Amino acid sequence: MGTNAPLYAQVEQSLVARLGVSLHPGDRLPTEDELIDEFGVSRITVRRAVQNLVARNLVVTRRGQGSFVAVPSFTQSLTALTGFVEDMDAHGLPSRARVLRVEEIAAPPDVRAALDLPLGARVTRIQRVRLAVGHPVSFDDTYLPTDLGRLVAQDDLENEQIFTLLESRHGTPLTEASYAMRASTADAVLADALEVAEGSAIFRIERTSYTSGLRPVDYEVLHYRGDAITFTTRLPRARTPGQEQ
Amino acid sequence: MGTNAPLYAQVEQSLVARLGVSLHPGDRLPTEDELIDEFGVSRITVRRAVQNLVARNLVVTRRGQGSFVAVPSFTQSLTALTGFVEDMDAHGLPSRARVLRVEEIAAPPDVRAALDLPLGARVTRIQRVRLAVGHPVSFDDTYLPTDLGRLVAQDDLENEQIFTLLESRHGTPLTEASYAMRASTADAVLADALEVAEGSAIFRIERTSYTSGLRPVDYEVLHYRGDAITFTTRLPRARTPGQEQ
DNA sequence: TAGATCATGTTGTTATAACAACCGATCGGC
DNA sequence: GCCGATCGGTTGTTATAACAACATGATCTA
Repeated sequence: MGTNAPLYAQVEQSLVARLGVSLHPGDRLPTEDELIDEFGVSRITVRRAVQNLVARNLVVTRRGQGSFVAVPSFTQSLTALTGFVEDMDAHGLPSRARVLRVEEIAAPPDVRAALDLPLGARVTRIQRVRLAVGHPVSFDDTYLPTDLGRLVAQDDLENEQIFTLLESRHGTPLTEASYAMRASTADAVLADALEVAEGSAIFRIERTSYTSGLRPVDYEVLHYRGDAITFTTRLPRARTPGQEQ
Repeated sequence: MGTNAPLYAQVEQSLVARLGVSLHPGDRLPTEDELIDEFGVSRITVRRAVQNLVARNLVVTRRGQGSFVAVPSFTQSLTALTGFVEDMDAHGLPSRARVLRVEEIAAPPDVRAALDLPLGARVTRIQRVRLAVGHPVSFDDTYLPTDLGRLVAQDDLENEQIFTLLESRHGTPLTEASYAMRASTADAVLADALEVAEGSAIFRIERTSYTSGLRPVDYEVLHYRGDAITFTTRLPRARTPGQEQ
């Protein structure tokens, strides 16, 4: 990422590298003037770097006081969630996977963003079709940093869950995950893999799983047959307007 | 918001006001130089305004070409029960409703199940198209028990929110809701209402809202344009040893 | 002593300026 | 006619500069 990246990106990355090392949640960052001196750039540049960190929820700024490392307590979502494939497993449906491909590639932008990897980083991609009672229900792309990916790649991906492998065998406890869900339709590849007609409904889920320290370790794009999955949840009514936080 | 708000916020708001009116998805925005002339501000100010629109997914910029209106798309966090207008307000976007139909019908089985009604019960059905920044985003069926439905039917459904009507005017505080979300595709009716091609992706949500005592009072079937909405959530790792994924 | 005021340090807003990177079309040479 | 170079238009990056708004603690005043 060295010298040809924008200065603000270099400053930004340099600050990120300190998080959890010399900078901890609640700590105050160096002031803008200090960063100007330290990096030898202009104020507009350090401000852009800090603003990007704010946008990434890593830093909060308080006018008149300074900028502070955010507390990563951002895990609200008091919602208990049921459903999903747990349902399938709970129904006792045997779930197997057909591994289509395991390879090492340069991380695409969305993968880099999810796993917080620098430009040019490589990842292991695992492409599988998941089956329930013998019929395909989802087409999954799993992306792992290569250090983990090389380990997992040697395991029995047809019969073991990646989550289980990570947790039990590779010392990577998973603490939480973020989900992004969309409705989509099947292109030719998906249709073929899932044995549905092209244009059929697809429930698309991007899931990023985190290990301790909120470090992302597993990014998956799951394409479920639209008729094979329902996502259910229960949410409380937003509290009285007039105060939030 | 008048004169004491930052200039970039005023420019930003002024641009948002044009979305769906004189600016439609795919259109090119005025260039930065044109905006400078038009608003009489500096480049740093118009750039900040445009960047904020980019951050809100309302605009995309292409270096060397210009800035363009994005097709409306929203990321909705699944943290609390909120109505469409509340969601759009949270994004700072103008929203409207087009009421297609208000009628009393015999409750179909799924409605009876959701609202806990006996066989033969009647309900009020309200059919609406929801628009954000001037473009259809969702096609909604709302089912209310007739006692509530008759009250709500006399209100101004184009401009008032059903949740607000229920809570403020008709003494029915909402406490929580259950969601069931699926991927589907657009039939002819949906395609026409949402101005998409038949077969396009649809994010379908069944939502049952409850009032005190967990009494169901409002059952909705929401059909979002699949390309217009992404739902996100964040979940702690389920601690169920033995099965996951 | 309690309260108001001020000084200082901090982030927030805005202007001016210049150059870089990129896109698309036009123009030129072969 | 085809292909490369050039040029005008656009967004991206960065520097310098000044003032505003806010927080905090010190100082001044009643």
